[in-house]
Amino acid sequence: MKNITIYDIAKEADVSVTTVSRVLNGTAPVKASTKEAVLRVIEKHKFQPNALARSLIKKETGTIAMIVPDITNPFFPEVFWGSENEAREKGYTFFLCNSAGEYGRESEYLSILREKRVEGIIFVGGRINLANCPSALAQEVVDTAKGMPVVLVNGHLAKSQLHRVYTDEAAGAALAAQHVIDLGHREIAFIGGMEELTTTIQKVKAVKQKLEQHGLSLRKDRLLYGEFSIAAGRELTAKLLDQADRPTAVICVNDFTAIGAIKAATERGLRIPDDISIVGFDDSPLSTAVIPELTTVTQNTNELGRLAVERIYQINNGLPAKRSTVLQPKLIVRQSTGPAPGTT
Amino acid sequence: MKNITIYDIAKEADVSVTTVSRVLNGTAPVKASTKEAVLRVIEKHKFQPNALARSLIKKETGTIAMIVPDITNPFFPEVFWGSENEAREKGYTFFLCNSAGEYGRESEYLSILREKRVEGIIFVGGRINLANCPSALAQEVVDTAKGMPVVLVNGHLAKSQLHRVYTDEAAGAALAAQHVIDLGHREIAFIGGMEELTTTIQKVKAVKQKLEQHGLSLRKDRLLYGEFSIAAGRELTAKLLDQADRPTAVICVNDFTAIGAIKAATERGLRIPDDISIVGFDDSPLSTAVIPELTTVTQNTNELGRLAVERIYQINNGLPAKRSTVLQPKLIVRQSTGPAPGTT
DNA sequence: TTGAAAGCGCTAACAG
DNA sequence: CTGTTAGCGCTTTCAA
Repeated sequence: MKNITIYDIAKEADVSVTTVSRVLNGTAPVKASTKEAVLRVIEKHKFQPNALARSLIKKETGTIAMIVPDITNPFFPEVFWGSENEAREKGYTFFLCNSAGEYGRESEYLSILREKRVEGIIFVGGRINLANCPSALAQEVVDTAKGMPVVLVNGHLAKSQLHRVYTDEAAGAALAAQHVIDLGHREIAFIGGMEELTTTIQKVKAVKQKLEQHGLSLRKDRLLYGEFSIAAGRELTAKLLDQADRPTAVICVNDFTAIGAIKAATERGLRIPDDISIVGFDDSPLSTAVIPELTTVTQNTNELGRLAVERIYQINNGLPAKRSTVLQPKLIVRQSTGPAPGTT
Repeated sequence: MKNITIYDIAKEADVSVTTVSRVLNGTAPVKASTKEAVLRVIEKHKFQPNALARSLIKKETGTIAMIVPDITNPFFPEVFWGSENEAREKGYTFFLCNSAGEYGRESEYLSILREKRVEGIIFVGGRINLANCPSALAQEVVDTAKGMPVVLVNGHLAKSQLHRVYTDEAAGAALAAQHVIDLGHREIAFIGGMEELTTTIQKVKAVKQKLEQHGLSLRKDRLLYGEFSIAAGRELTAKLLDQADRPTAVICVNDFTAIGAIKAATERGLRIPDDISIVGFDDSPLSTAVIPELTTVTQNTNELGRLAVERIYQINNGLPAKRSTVLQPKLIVRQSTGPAPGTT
């Protein structure tokens, strides 16, 4: 069955295509009776104009997209949510692309989105978290940004001047460290994350610094890298607890890892927070799902997404747009942290 | 800066646009030297063909989309994951649309996707879970399905003959009920979900039936509806525990609710599973994150997504395609269920 | 208010 | 192997 077009409508309503186009878009006045007739035919056939043809000539698709590494990790849906709402408000259609953590897929999507002429790309996670992003990968993003607004969320690309929206993760980690120090802890560990990722690097650095400010230090055997998963948190914590003098507080790279830590500690019969304190990062929905509820750092994830879309909108409409925006995280104290053992 | 087109490339490479098109698509043989020359120019300008123009003439966009109600609920990313992988394999680009649970947004996306000429839509959650979907809403989906393949995941629309892929949720609930009965429980409750949703209805019905098979019954005050959230699970369970004779086993509509149930029980000092058993549904990543780990029903969520894409592919390629496929769920016994108290 | 006609960027006959 | 030409379905001058 042949696709019905604006011509078919025009013929049946006995007007020109121009007129049909006009009633469709309200681009110019149309006599009420004509308009009605056209509308009737449109309704009758449930005609829907072809967005491809329209975009082709108007050179705008009204579409923006987000590339994420893993939609299964609750942090990303949270960002997506913020973006999607803002996009709707601004009249954009919003699409999500999942790279599954593979840089190759990121490249693929970058290319497809360019070909599909989206009007902006929000890039979160993946290569932009690499401390040393291979220049070929970085260049792709930079090249893409020449043709349309690209904004990086919680990441960056060395010397690239791309638009950014991010959380001050170092500040967040410092908050976490300060918190356990205030509670009297002196034996503090940091677990999770990967050494080559800026997220991890920044947090570790901030924790170290904060400890040193208080005359403490982060021992080598108490800085354990791994992944961002529950399993990793569990394993790393188990390792920590195997040590002769185990730490009394563990700062985790994210909530997943922290939940793993809780599991490991509980399995050994330790009470939280009496025997050991645990701090997460992200304030994901999970943080109140576990027992005890997680003390964590919240980073206003929705706002991150919202700002990214707003930025794209500004750029596309010639509005003034800042190059980068930092969001300050907050500490949320729940049940998984308490005074250091023996502190009374 | 004017967008560079196939014409610009043609001129600069001193060939016709046809030739450029040919090297771009490999549609016809091109002399090696010519090809090389063209490629050089393309590379030089980093030219990317306009997918809109191409799709317009070829009448295919290579794109399929999924509409979900809430990407924040871990069930959906899981389905998405399965779909996205299969889509890639089949050469489709895959986009995700989040309706935020609003039927209005679903309609909007349905319309936009039609206009954008996607080659298939996977619909999951939302209106297709309504026991009595308003006919206007249902009609929209049916109409959409006239123009392209639409497959419903874990839902349906009365007398519509749409393609479906779904889990036998009743069988899953029966599995859960049988499990606790086998453990000697006689005082059994069901919590969570909404009375007007088929997911809930089917499960409740199956549980009732299974209990009756064993000479038991599901008491009115032990069938508590609410939402699908952790908070709901917690509240409903609290209500249950306030009763003079509280149940010894609680079957929950999903994992979120079950986690809430665990929280409520733990807060009252009950031991799980010694004092009370709890069963979830979905086997989401959360189910192993909590303590104790959740006994739950798994529904092969990835496969659900994969099958939906496969179905679309089959339809679009004139391959034989079944109208509906049922997946059998499995019970996964973990730590949250045990013998009924006093059963020795 | 309305219509004729040009053209967005690309592909696909149809001829060479 | 390569080029000419006619559209895909829509919007937009320009005239009427």
